[in-house]
Amino acid sequence: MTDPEPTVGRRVTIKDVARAAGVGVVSVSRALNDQPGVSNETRERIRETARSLGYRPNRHARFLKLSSSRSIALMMKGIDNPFFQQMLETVENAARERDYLLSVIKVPHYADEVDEAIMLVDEEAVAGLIFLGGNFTHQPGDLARLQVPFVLSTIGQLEGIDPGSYSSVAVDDFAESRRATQYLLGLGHRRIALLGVGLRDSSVGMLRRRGYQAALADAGSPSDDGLVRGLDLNGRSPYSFEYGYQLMTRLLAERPDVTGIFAVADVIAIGALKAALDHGLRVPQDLSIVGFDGIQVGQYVHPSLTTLVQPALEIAELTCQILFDSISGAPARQELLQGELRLGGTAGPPRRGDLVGPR
Amino acid sequence: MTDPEPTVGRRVTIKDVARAAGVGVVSVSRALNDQPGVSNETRERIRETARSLGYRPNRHARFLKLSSSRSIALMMKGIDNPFFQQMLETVENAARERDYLLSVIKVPHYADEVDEAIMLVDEEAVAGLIFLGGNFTHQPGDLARLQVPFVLSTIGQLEGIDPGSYSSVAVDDFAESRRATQYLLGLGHRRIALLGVGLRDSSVGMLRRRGYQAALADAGSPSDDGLVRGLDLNGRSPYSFEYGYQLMTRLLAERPDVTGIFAVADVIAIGALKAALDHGLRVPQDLSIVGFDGIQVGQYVHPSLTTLVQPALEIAELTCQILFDSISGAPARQELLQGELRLGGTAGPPRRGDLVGPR
DNA sequence: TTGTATGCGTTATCAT
DNA sequence: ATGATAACGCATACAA
Repeated sequence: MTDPEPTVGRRVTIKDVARAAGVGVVSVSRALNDQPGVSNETRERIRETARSLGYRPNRHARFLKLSSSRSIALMMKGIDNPFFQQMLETVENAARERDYLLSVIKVPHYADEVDEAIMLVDEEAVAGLIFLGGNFTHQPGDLARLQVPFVLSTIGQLEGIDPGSYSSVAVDDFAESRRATQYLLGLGHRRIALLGVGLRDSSVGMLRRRGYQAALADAGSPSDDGLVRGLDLNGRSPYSFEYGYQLMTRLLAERPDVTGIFAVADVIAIGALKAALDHGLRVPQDLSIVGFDGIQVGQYVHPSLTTLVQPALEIAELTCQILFDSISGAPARQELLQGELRLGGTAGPPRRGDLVGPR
Repeated sequence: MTDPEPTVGRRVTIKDVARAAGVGVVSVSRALNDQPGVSNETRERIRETARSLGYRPNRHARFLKLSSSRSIALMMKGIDNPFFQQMLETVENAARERDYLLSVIKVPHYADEVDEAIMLVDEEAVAGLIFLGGNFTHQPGDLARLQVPFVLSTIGQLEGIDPGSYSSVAVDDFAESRRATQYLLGLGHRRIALLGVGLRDSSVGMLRRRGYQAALADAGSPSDDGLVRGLDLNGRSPYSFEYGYQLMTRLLAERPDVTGIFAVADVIAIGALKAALDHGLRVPQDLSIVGFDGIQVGQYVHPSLTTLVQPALEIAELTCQILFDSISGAPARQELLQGELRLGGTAGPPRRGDLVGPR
């Protein structure tokens, strides 16, 4: 039982372990990576030696050697959105469990995630890719350039693209948005604004807008373009408290008749809630707000945020599952998961006057 | 003007560039890394070739080669605390600007950051280390094992340790906590609780507790151990909304006479605010709350959080500056920065009855 | 079962 | 100014 050597000048490498254990480096590699080809006895001895020497394999050497075969990358768009941060950990664990190396790439909200992915693939080989967040408006040709299996996470169906050519895991953005909007309609609201999506948005934003519009149409309520609010973000992140605050402030100035808000992200909803309260409105008596995502802080504002919760961890786990299946040769698949409406305190019936009053 | 080659099977390496430009690999390396030893003419030609080939240096190969000389590591404790997340980006940029590689290590709140750092140093050589967040209760011997320059960030003076042996950047936790508490005292509060620190905490927590106690002593107000609330976190993160909520809930049950709260972190303050509001209290009329940190979401709860803002970006930048200076051989130094009390809406005078009423 | 030799892509040393 | 070559630390085809 020798003590672990205190860190002296040089770091202990696989060669040192091999020398100390009286074996070749390859046996050490095998013993430590659970590969066959080493007797149990030597395996144990090598492990003991490695432990006592305080050996830790060099991450970058492994990466360099293994990148193309045992590493994946996570393209993360919207790092500032707490909703995605909780998913990161799940992906990290999934990769670790399977002994894959993970590269996390933060994609700025103004950048093109596929371009970034292509750059990454040029830079280091990866066995697979995850696109987390962002809008996705790409042509089949772009995607084909990736050359490796990939999964879109929290991004659902791509219109007009061969379903055999991509995998995805998401909630049904159309259906869930319709549900959120229907909830407000059911409470009696008629003048419901959509916050965080413009009239010309595509991809996820478009799906949520359509869900919102479909709910209004179902209820025989006229679609009112003045209540659809998004874009004109000058370099700002589309998912931030500040953005929600500003959208709401402007909306209240221009359309004080609004009684219900459906925000396409909780951060936007929370910013909007603050703006409404600052404006002197009572929530939910004067104004109802429903969010989308289900981030933790939504339960710590007051009133608690009513929101459509996405099963973030489930999405992240299924994403990884599908990616690793794809790497093993499984065909592409698209999965839609169920969201869940979490009742908080930000939504209630509109004031009586609003129910019957004139436009 | 040839188009960039579409990503075909193999990735383009430095050798490909060298071959295409008709030079040796070393010239390519020099040209692309702004190293001397290449004529301007060939440098430009190489760059053009690299661009047209879509060459991107392999990160892991660079890491493997450069780690000991041009890479640093960030030991991040409390990844879930938004306060630290904003600082991460600053460190990333600082490293990139100086062309250093950065390894980010997430240290679980229950783990020992120095142990983790030693493991890291065993695993890959680094030229320097940053410890961000966490409490720091280590013996000189532990620190000496690191063998590389390091800077404690948001961790101030270490008691009983030679100031020549470590660098640090932080606010004066003692003084700023006293200031925050004094603010509550100045409003007329006398029964002020400290949330998030126990009586036996050390390091940063201890400094903040002492600042709180000093303010009370200055005001001739008796220190009341029943109002100092921390610890007993069963595996939970010490910096979370939930923790603040639970601390506050229990406090209200046991000490309903409290009128002021000083929480040692904004996340705790926000959890406490929610608990108070859920409990039916009005803030600030029935209860005043002051936080510490200055995270963004504090401005989006209602009322806005009154808090002692730490200059996070400044701390992060100075931390990097000192680290790189240390790597270049500069001596250790400790820096204390000024905090700033941001007035929100969560703190006001106590109810009149509380001012004069019996204990 | 075990070891030798080679390559991953880069930068640094030492020649020329 | 330029290039051949040797590391960096690991994993693996191939040989024994």
